[in-house]
Amino acid sequence: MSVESRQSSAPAGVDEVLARVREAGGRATTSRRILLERLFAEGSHKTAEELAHEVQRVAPDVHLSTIYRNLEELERLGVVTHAHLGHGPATYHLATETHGHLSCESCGATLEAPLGLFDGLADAVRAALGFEIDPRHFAVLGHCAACRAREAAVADA
Amino acid sequence: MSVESRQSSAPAGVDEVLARVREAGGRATTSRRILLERLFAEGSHKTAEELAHEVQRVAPDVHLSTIYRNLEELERLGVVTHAHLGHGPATYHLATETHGHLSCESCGATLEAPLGLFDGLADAVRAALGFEIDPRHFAVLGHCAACRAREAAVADA
DNA sequence: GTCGATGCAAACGTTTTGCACACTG
DNA sequence: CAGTGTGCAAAACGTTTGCATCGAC
Repeated sequence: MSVESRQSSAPAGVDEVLARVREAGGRATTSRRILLERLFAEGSHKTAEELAHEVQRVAPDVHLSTIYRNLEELERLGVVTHAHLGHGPATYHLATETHGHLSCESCGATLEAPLGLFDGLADAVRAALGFEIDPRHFAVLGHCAACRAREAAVADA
Repeated sequence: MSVESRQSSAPAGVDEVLARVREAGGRATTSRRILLERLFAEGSHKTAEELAHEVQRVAPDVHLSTIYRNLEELERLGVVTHAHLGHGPATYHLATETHGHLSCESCGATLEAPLGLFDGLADAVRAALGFEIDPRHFAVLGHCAACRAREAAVADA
């Protein structure tokens, strides 16, 4: 079996998600709709604060705590997930984008890693310790190709 | 090549480290010595606050900020490292203990994983993306054997 | 009208920092 | 005596929460 197990049914757009919110007893508020529009817009790995700024360009009074509360609710519904890419704030994206994260400790860049890359580790760890990894929630740190090249050059000097 | 590259020369005890501190222009203060004694004592994965409490059993006036400053300095000298095991505070241990970390998202337990377990992932990621992972700094999250068994039982019910 | 969602301010836990004083070498 | 380290208080940071009000249904 591969690393990933079950995939929450994936709503295709803002309206579908809002319908689901209502199903769950929630309300389709303006901040919720705008936040969802931003989440469905391109560009992944946004922090709560970045999302707040984007939402505030349209609705300046939306408060950061509202963003957090909505992200939490959307996460409970399986629509979004957050990932920790290293030190610093968590980043949020649609739950439909499933991939692992690699984060460069030198330059801070984040690479998305297909889950298949983690199968070897998943098998090794399951066999040795009975532990089932989830490579999506926390990034694996290290050093990206560019920084490795730069650091090697410096070491030569 | 395996996941790990270079190993900072490993001082065998408190006095060796303090000698190294002095070499680097630092001073061998009481709080520093006691902190080192606690770090060399058994039990890994201690948070700054836990270390502070242990140190304060011997020297009650040592302040948490002193612990942080000393840990930072010792980290610069390559004597200790910190690891993030999930949400919550970082944990510190001697740099000589090199292993990866697996952290259970259900029960919070931390498993130490021999670095060899990560070789498959390291090779896959290096080949695919030129990225060199360091599995020591951030834990890989997932679910431990006990929690998996418990969760499977609940799912059956 | 009910009850969930919001704005705001204030708290939270972890870590960092500014400053005056104390101690090491 | 020079300069590093310390205690303390306060700030910084990301995030959560209490509360009165607002708005969706």
